[in-house]
Amino acid sequence: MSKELAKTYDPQQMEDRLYQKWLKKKYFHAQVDHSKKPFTIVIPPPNITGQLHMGHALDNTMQDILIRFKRMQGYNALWQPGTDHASIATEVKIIEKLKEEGINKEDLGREGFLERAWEWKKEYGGRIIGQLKKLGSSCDWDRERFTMDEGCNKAVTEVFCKMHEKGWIYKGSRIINWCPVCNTSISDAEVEYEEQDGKFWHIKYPIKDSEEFLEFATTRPETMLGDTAVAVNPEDERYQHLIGKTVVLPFVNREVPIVADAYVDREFGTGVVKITPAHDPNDFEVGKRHNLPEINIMNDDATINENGGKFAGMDRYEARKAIVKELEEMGLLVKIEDHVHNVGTHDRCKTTIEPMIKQQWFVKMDELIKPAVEAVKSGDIQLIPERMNKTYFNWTDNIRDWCISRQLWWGHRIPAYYCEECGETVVSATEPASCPKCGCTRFKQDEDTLDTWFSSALWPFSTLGWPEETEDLKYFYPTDVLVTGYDIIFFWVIRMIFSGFEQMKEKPFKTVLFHGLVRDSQGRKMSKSLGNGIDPLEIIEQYGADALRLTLITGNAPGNDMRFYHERVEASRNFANKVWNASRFIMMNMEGKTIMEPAAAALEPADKWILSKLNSLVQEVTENMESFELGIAVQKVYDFIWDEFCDWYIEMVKPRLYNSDNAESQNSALWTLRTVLLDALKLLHPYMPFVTEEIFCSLQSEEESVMVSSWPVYREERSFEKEEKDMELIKEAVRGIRNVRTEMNVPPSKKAMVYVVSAQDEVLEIFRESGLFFASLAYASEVKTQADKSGITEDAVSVVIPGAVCYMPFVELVDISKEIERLEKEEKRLMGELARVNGMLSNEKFISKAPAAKIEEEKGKLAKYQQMMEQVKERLGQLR
RNA sequence: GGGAUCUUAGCUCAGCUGGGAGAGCAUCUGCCUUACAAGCAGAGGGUCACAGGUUCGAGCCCUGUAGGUCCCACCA
Repeated sequence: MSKELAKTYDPQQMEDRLYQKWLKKKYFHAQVDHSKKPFTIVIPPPNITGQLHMGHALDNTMQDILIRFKRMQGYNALWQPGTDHASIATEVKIIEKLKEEGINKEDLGREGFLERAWEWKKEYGGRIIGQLKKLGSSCDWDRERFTMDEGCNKAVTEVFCKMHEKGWIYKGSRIINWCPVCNTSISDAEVEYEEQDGKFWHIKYPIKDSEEFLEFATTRPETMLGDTAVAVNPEDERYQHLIGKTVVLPFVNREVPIVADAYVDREFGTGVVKITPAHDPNDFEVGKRHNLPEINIMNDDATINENGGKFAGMDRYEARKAIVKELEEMGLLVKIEDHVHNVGTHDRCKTTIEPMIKQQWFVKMDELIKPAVEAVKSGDIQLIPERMNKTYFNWTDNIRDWCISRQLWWGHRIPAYYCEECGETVVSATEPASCPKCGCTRFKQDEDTLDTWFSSALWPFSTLGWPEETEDLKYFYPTDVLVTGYDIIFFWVIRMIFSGFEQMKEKPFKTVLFHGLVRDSQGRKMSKSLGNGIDPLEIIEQYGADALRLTLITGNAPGNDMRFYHERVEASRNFANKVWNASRFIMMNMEGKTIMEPAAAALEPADKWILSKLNSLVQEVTENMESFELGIAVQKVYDFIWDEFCDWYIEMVKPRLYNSDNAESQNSALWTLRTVLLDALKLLHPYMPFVTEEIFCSLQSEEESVMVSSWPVYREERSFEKEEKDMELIKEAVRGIRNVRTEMNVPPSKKAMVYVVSAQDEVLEIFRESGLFFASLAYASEVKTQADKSGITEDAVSVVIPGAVCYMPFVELVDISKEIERLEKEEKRLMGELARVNGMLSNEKFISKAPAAKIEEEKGKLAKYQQMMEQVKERLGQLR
């Protein structure tokens, strides 16, 4: 018994209700069950500061599709959810909020600040989860985790201590990227280079004990305060005589050596470089090679410090101006050129970063990265699309040590303790009892916290219970697929991979499925500053989550960016409406009837045809989904439902449904309708979970939800080759007839006799068997099948199909010249086809080299076209 | 400087391992045909950027050219 569906498709009235039902039924929950194979996805944890944006919507839709698909296939499907504390992003937001209240971070102190941060987490951390639910995400919410919850904290500490012990985490004084606004160091990955218009200041330093000057160019004159050398290329003849001499720095009056270093490009500028080891990564290296002192000239807020002499206290840009002005006055400024160059900025706040030498914690990468490289190289981990391998290796090949300490409060505090007596560093999960060196018991913990990606790197196993050896971990790890944007391959994907190998001795996932960016209708990145962002929640409100999901998946290949605009969502919504109405139609006709599975013999050709089509659809869609071709898969389901099922099959069976005299035929039609619809709904469910669930449950009562029903499989007994071919012939005839009628402006209301004439009885038989619906589809008043033209008037309109000719004698006089024109057009088309096929088949090389199946195929076509050609010629002969 | 990627219908894009060019939207023409006008039936529209090459056969493979996008490097 089916219950009635509402008259129009209205996502609003079903989506929340169905989601609640799923939650209540615990369908999303997965637990260890050795009788089933696990399938695991860990969510890329959204930031707690976050609001759902289109990128999330896409990312999570893809994951949900895979999880729902695998769940239906019988896997024990776990989608592990959670959120990320997003250290710097969150801290910045909290500071902003505090500022509005007139409070600054330092006023609160570390403890007070963290209290506020946890309040923030409590308030906003759940927001995005609610939004993910709106989307239909079937995460196991009972397992929700947070990168700073107890378990994750434990994992972080454990990893830090283990890696430190191994020597792979070390503290060192190195040049790092400093953000003077956020007041913290950041990793190389967080630096974004931006092309900016700048200046090139040509400056000269006087050479000591000489009248000569040494000219060079710089984009950052203020750093001269920290120069400890000037470098030239060792092979450069121009400066040979100066190597070893010294120059005198203006203002600070420091004498610094002229050194020779191959790093200097003779061709660039004057071939002379000022060396500031404390504020430039390249200079830092040069400094190391030549044992140069490192003079830090800046405070953390990028103002000049006491080493800058009279410029102390000025902001770096203010100092730049002042220095240039004074150099000019001193006659040491040669010229100023415009210069476009790339400036490193902090990806969060866009502030120009300042390279500085600081004591920081680093992860030594050279050894760690090896298994991560090997895994991708060997295919143990598969990246989709494959081209991402290049991006991956480009990073791994040039990897540098990872600066993991941050001068922030919100995050995992580094488990390093300093003896207050002797300064000894002890890395330990808890505060040590006494100093191993001096025995003192007073310690101070390191003030810094860890890069937020340090904890995300552990996410695939920390969420499953690591470092405990849990059953979950043994069962669900390694996970199966990671779905994420290509933009965080360096931040996250690589780090998870090496962390997985290091801690678990096993990859964190088998496949990484990358998607692109969701852009606006003009192809621009959606951004707050442009105000061109489209809010997925508004789209859901307007069109429903199903429509949004479908839009994000259709017409897109892995790793490619896409454009998003309302017309596309409308099209998706229209499809949902189509499915809805087709279902409604079927249910209306099922009303009050008991449907029995028909005996094989009771299935009519049209039934067999659609069942056979469905059968191949099931096979193809499954294959596409298993190889992560989600867009292709759903396109096939869409086409099947709309074109084959709605536009053809439903129309084919209408006469049977409306004729109660033949109960058996009616029953087999209804059974087929329902059977095909149910399977189609299943195939569509991962993409459009809500509308499919609503219909599925109304349509039958044996199963309580489509989401826990079983995925359709290919069934040999539902493959009907002959009927597939036969229906194609009928469709061709119908299309031909509709075509001619439209051309002749015959309204559908005007019916005409249709004679199907063929010398082959088996062809006539096809039309006899399907005469009922053929008549209705071809607007025929009656269909007559016969071997000759008896009874057909000369002025009848004809449609040639392979093996037969359909004639329609209209009452009115038909313009014979037009009929001839039409046939001549057809003749021309066939001539073209024949030329092509004959060309191929008469090509000896084709015959000798092409696969036999291809040759057979072409031979078949040749026969078909020849047959049609004969018929066209014959008919033309009659008319002329 | 290195690399990736794109260039297919008016627009946005699919097109898996090479075997007769597709979808959605838009346009045009008919239809309120008792599931759906968020619809139905039809139509028009593409030397698949360009030039070579491999192949019996190229949108697909190779080389080059032009233009666009992105990533990495950072010559101070």
